[in-house]
Amino acid sequence: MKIKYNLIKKEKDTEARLGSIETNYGTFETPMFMPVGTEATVKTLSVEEVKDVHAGIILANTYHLWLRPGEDVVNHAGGLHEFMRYNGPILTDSGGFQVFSLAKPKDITEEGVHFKNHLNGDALLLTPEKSIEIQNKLDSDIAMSFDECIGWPANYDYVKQSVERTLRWAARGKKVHKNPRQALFGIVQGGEYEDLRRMCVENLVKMNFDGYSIGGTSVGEDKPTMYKMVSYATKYLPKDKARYLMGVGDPIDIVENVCRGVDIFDCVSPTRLARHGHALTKYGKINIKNAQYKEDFTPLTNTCDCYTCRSGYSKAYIRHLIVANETLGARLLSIHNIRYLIHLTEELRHAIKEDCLLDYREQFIKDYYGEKGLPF
RNA sequence: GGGAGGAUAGCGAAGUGGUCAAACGCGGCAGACUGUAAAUCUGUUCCUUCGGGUUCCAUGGUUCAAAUCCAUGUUCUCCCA
Repeated sequence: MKIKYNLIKKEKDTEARLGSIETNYGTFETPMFMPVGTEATVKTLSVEEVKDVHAGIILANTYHLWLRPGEDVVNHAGGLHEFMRYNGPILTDSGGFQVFSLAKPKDITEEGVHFKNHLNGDALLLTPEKSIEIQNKLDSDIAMSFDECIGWPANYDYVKQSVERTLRWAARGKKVHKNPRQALFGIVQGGEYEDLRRMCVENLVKMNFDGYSIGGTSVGEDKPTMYKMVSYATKYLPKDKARYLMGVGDPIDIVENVCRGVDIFDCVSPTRLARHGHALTKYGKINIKNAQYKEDFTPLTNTCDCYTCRSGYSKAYIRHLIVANETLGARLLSIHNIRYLIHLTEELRHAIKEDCLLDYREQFIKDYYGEKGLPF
């Protein structure tokens, strides 16, 4: 079967939704934060550790796995789940973000996107069809359409022609999508322009995707602009399908966008911040490398139920590991940060159940930003 | 005993008359990071009341000008006896 989204309830004061998504590899509740495992691994974590942070679903990347080890290798292994030995739901991104991060405007054509292989410099062409074929072979539970992730700012005319092309790409990809076990999501682009976001949604919905992603955010815009872009999409998206906001994972962004009706988030930040020595906590982000933690023998937080905090690893010890460039430090912080974000979505689900999301949001901001309040 | 080469900021190490408060690396202190070309990148690191002040083993000298040249001393390394 493909996935099934169940809308359990809508929160009374906001657009937030409590739901669940059934997949061949289990059911998870939404809103949910999805850890990123670009290279078919959530960096530094074993699959047991991924399970232990209660990840409902994880993400892998088409572009990276296409280049290495190659989709056929993964396919011959029996698909991503078997290859990774991970028996939970997996979503694959299409390579659309690499259009933003690796390609230049002149590399983007109607046919597809010309890349330079970042590993060896070879010329590559990724097309909507190719992206879907790769994802079919990777055998993820949810595949993404191939899109152009547009940077910010971008002028109206450029965004319009880009969205129209992304829609043609979505149709082309859907046409060649063959894997009966795999859901396919369409991606809403349109920059900060409401009419273009709406036009994009309406055309995608006509194609009847299994779910919808919101792309083109967290590409340099300020937060109010991001929230506006998300609202312009969720406002027009169907209620009976999941909404996935791509690449967003700053805690405040998760809270704000859950309020706007988003169900799934993903972000590299918990693992990247971890490798760079930062820990997310209820009372804000801390830089464990700061000298003030040198002899702080208390855990990262007193309330967190992650492996790192449960085990009592101290800030001083984790600081030492990070400063000494020991991999355990990155692992302990990655576990903690991912668990923090997933726990945040658990609290949001609870607040939706209890119809007290605005109160939760207010308290969250007080705790996370302190006296100064929101910095934007 | 004889000979050779060194001594530069927390450490290592460039610089061998003016553009030198002194490259670069490490270490230290901070910051950034949002569908991962990111265990990466950026800033800063003698003192300062931000005007300036005091530095390149020490002392004395040459010069308009010395980390840089000369003399002496201290000290380190290596080679020969």
